Amino acid sequence: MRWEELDREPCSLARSLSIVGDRWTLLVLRECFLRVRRFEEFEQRLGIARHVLADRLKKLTDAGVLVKVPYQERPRREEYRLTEKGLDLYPVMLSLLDWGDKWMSGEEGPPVLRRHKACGKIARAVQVCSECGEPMGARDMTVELGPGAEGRELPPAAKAEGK
Amino acid sequence: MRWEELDREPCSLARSLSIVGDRWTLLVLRECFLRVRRFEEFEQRLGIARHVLADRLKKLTDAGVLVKVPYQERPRREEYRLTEKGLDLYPVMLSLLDWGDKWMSGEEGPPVLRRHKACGKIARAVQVCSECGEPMGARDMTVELGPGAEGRELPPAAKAEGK
DNA sequence: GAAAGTAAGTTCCCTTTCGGAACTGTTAGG
DNA sequence: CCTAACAGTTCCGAAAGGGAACTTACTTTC
Repeated sequence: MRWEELDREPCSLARSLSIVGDRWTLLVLRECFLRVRRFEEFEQRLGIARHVLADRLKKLTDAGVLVKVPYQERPRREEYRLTEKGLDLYPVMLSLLDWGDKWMSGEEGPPVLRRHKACGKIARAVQVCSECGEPMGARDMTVELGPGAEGRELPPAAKAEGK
Repeated sequence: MRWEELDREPCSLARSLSIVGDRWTLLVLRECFLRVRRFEEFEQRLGIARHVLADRLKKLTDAGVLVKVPYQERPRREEYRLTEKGLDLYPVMLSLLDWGDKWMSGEEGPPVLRRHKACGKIARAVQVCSECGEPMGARDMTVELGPGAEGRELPPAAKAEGK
């Protein structure tokens, strides 16, 4: 399978990955969430090759995750900001951050802490059900085909569990 | 920056991405969560080049995300299973799935639905604070350097907000 | 007993992508 | 006029990926 076909797969994970599933995109977005907005600042903070950065910013803009906003004329200069679609990726960032904190930090502990404004405490994210509020773990769920399934097949073991 | 240096960056996102941040790894893990376990079944369901699949399975096994478990002797055959560390990636899968369902499904709706065993309903995940149980959105949080920060710098705009 | 099948890789070749550095275009300031 | 700032673009050699054939170690079928 080639990469350009990924956004047409009948799978929301594949479609999400067609946008954020490469080596650099989520690191660019990390900087966006930290309020970095300009080309040079992305480049300096990330150490990314400039043409790769230009390509990623263009793809994210085309996908509606970022918008280019002019911040001066003559010479015209534009900065990149998260759209609502981009801000909606925060749960993805947060779950990757929490996993990294738990499994990839050494003795020293996590490099960056996140404080919840509402309660003032350093916090992790817990995923709960949108319907009942109870926790949602890997084995608390079953899967079934939805309306947009068109040709998608679940493997036998996953189907058996849905019964 | 080269890819092999990513796991030593003082950033939990970068460290997580050093394991799951490439084009194929999360799709392999999707199949794992659907209880696919054998080389040939991964290959057939994903349409991935065999040597790329072999490489990803090895890296995931080396990282402790999957384990190889023998399921027959003569000839010895092994299958791949999620470890606790691997199962802990479920929030990452779920947040990407929910984002794809919301932003990348067409008219038809999402291709696959997830049903919460506890309440029996089709459900999304909501991220709430581990400390107070209130929702955690992108702008509900501030960041600060943690014990493992060693040289990590936050951008001026993010620091200003922490004050 | 030879031929074919099965599962899990490995090897090869060719194309695409990436890292790193240099170059371009536009405008401001000295 | 010369230099600097910012946002790219171009070029080259190296690395990674797609696709198909080959390998190994057995079992099953003819």
